[in-house]
This record gives sequence, C-alpha cells and structure tokens, in this order.
Amino acid sequence: MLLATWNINSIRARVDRAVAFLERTGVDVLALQETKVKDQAFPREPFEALGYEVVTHGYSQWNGVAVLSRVGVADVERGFPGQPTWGDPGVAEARALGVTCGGVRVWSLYVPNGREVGDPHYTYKLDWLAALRDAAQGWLATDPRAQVAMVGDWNVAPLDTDVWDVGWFAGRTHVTPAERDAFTAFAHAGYTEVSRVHLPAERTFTYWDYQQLRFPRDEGMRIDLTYASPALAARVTGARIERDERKGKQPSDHVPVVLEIAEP
DNA sequence: ATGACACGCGTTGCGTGA
Repeated sequence: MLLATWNINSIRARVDRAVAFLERTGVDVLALQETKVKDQAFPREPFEALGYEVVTHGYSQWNGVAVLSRVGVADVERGFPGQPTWGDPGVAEARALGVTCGGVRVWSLYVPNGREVGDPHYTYKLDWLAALRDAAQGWLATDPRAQVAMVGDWNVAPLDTDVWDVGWFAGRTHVTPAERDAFTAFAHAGYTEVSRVHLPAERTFTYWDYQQLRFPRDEGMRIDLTYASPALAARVTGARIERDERKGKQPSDHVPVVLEIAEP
C-alpha cells in the first residue's frame, strides 16, 4: 500500500495537481491538510471518478483536513479525543481526521502553527501536541498491535538540520526545545517517525516558503512527518519526498511525502 | 529555469501561514 501526506494549501486551487499526482503515483491513500474549504464545497467528484472515497473535515477557509482512499474508509473521527479548542467560545478546529483505510488507522493532522513564541497560539500548539500524544498513547495501551499512522504537517522541525539556517530560526517557532520535546514525546510513547528511517539525509526538506526564492535556493524545512505505531512501523519499507511537486505553476509550498507499506 | 508570496473572503484590503 502507498500512503501519502500533503499539505496542499487549498484543494480548490490545486485539484488538478492532486488528480495528476494520484494518476502518476498510484497512491492508495492520500491525507491532505490545509484544504481551506467547507465540507459541502470540497471538490469530491474528480477523486471519486478515479475510484477514491473522499472523507473531509473543514469548517471554513482556515485549516481543513481530508483523506482520499481507494482501499476503503471506516470509523471516521473528526477531531481526536481530548483535542484542545481555540477561541471564545472554544471551537475544535478542523485539524485532525481519523479514517481506517485498508486496515491502517490514518490520522491526517495539521498541527497549529504557533505564530510566535509566547503567543497564545504557541501555547495552544504545545497543548494540542500534548493532548494528541495522550490520545496516541491510549491507542497503544488499548491495543499494542494497533496499526496507526499519524501523518501530516507537524509544524515542528525536529533537528537543527531540518531547517535551512538554524540561525535564522533563533527565537522563532518550529525549533524551540518545548516544541521539539512535544514532538519527541510521541517516540517516548512508542511511535517511530518512519520517514527519516528511509530518508536520513540532512537538509531533506518538505516545505519551502513562497517568498525570498526559498525553493530555488533550497532554503526549506522538514515538517511533514509520519509517526507510526510499532506494528505499522515494521511494515514501512520505503519513503520518498515528491520534491518536483514544488515546481511548475501554482504549487503548494509543501510537497507530498509517500510511504510504502508492506502487506501484513 | 525550480525565480522574487499565496490562499479565501469579499471587495480593491485583511487575516493567516512559517
């Protein structure tokens, strides 16, 4: 099975790219983030015509996640148990969608950005990651053999070599010890970040800002990552980053990450 | 060229992203 994750930065702006990507790669399950569309306006038909079932979770022009699957969809959960809310009154934002596809519990995740250190959004980000870790730990406690893939845009660069210039990031979000600790906590709970197992090279980026010629200069970040449960991690046989998706007309600022998963 | 931000909403700017 091929499982991919892609922060597409508006599905309506890039539906043709997504269709072409599925046709070209034959990915079985595609988890999307930043779809930026309400469920009723999601462009389902082009994907259904290709044989994919479409599960969406979007409230507005902000955030939004989805899962496209041609190996079945079951047990849809919009938001994870204990997911923190944002705003007053508090709202559980459309940042997490759980769908079981071909026997794998896929979570499409769009972790809050955090904006700036000390901003309420930053605290929200840390709380959100801690709550997700608690939920993920619970899934393994319930079933140590669970097949779980938490894929998406984590908005954390775990290593200094996951950003183009760690000096530029000094004092900014994505690289702070608190964010990295919140990310590493999933490993302590028994999960493995499986993309790095197969793509260990430094400066292997998945995101390049639209500004300042970041892509031509290869000044990017590695923030699109996958935590797999032990039973699923043992089945991951490869990973690749679809870097060419950053080229051409109207690209997303993120590219897809594809995982190869062997049959159990 | 991989090339100098882009999205949706709503209206000619604003909030957001990282």
